[in-house]
Amino acid sequence: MTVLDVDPYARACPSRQLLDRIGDRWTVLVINALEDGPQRFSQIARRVDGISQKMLTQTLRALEADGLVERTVYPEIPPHVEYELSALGRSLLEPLGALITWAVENLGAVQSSRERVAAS
Amino acid sequence: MTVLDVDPYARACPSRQLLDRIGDRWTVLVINALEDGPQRFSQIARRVDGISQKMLTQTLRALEADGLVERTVYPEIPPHVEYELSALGRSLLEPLGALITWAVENLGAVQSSRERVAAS
DNA sequence: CAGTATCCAATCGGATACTG
DNA sequence: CAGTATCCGATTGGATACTG
Repeated sequence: MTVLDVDPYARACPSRQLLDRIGDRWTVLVINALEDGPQRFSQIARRVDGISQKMLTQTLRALEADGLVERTVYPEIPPHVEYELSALGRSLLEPLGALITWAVENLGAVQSSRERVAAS
Repeated sequence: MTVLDVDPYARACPSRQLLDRIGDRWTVLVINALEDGPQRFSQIARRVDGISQKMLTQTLRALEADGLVERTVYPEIPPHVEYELSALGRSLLEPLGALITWAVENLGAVQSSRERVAAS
C-alpha cells in the first residue's frame, strides 16, 4: 500500500481517510507552510523544519492527489515549481484551525497529565 | 520511543503532539466509541471494528496519559473496568467533530480527485 | 531547482499464548 | 474480564547518491 492507496480500515469510518492524512507527521506542517500563498519546493523545505526531501515530495504528492494542493510547473531552466492550496485545501483551514486552537489551548493540561503519568 | 513519549519534531509545532495522537489509526474511533458514555474494555473492542487487544490497550493508555480518558476499576471478580471521556476529552469533541464534518462533506471531492490521479 | 532511486535501521501492529 | 508478553512480518522514513 502506498500513501496514495486507501486504508482497508477506512471502511469502518469514512473520515478515517482524511484523518489519516492529517495525522501524517508532516501534512499539517506543509499545509501550514502554504497558508501564506504559493511556495516553491525549496521554500517549503526551509519553512518545514526537519523535513527530508523524500517526505516533502511524498506529502505534496499525497495532498495533490487529494485535490488539496495544486502544482504548477513553470517550464524554465533551472526548474521552477510552485505549490498552493486549492479551494478545497483552503476550506480545510477553518476546521483544522479550530483543532489546532484547541491543541494550543489545552497543551498545558495534556502535558501536565503526561508528566504526572511519567512520574508514577 | 513509546507511544507515551514526546516526538522530537513536536518542538517545531506544539500542536503536533495532539495531532499525532489524533492521527493514530484508532484514537478517533475509540473517542467516538466513548461519546455515548462509560464503556467497558470489551464493549469498546466490539464497537471499534477490527481493533486488536494490543492496540486498544495501547490507545486507551495513551488517552489516559493525556488526561482525555478516565479509567475506573471496580474491584470485582471477574474484573470490571470502565473507560470514559474526561471533561478535557469531551471538550475535544467539538473541534474534532468540526473536522469530521468537513471530512464527511468533502470526502466525495477527495475521492474523485484520488480516482482521477489513479486513472492517470 | 526539483526531484527520483535505493538502502536500511527503527518502529508499528497483528497474531498468539499466557495470567490474576 | 481485562489485560500482559513475545514474536515477527510489514511499513515508515532518514540518509545518501544520482539526474534532467
